Amino acid sequence: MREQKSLLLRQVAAEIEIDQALLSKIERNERMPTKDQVKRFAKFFGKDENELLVSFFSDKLVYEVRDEEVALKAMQVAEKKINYIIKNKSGK
Amino acid sequence: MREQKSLLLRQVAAEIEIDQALLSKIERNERMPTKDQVKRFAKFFGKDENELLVSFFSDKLVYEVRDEEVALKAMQVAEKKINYIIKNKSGK
DNA sequence: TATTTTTGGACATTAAATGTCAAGTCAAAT
DNA sequence: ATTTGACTTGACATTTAATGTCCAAAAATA
Repeated sequence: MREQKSLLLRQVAAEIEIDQALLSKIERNERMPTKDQVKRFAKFFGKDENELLVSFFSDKLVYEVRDEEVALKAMQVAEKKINYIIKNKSGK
Repeated sequence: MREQKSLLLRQVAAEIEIDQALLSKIERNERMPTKDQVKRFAKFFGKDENELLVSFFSDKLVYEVRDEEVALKAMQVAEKKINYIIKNKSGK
């Protein structure tokens, strides 16, 4: 998104209010941004916030089980659990 | 599983080699066990290790996005990503 | 080659999780 | 009623992992 608009790390980093080295790392997946930073990226680049948040959280989820044998199975079960929670909303 | 076998916290805790207060908390979902502890539980109670690990990791995954609006969507996307990774195995 | 941009790596800081201890509650037994 | 044993609670310590910073090195550009 940054290169699309031909912006410098320096410029974006200033807007988002993070260190430019950190931004560089985030871009190359060496660091994860915080949820808050993702929101600021969305706003700054005029992207849909929820869309970026889905990317962000799905990455986090993958990361959590990335090298587990049971990764896929766990993910499927987790999805069922989420569905269950949503269905009986008001639950913790 | 512990009550099934009428064992005391004290006894199981000793076997698994964790503090009995910690075991009490794990049983009531106040603390998450570590992956290693889950393995020891499986062994001690004669349960299938992978089965318990799936429970464990799926709980962790749910926990990660538990109160996010985009939880379900993120989970679905994460599942796709995992599938993709598995398909092109050997890749990180 | 000089200047600017980006990256790499060590370190600092912060945050979150696990683990421990001692005191507290509760039930059963005497 | 008091004691005993099992379990729970809460405050705190410890550990682990993540984010954030600084500065020097590398890469790109003028």
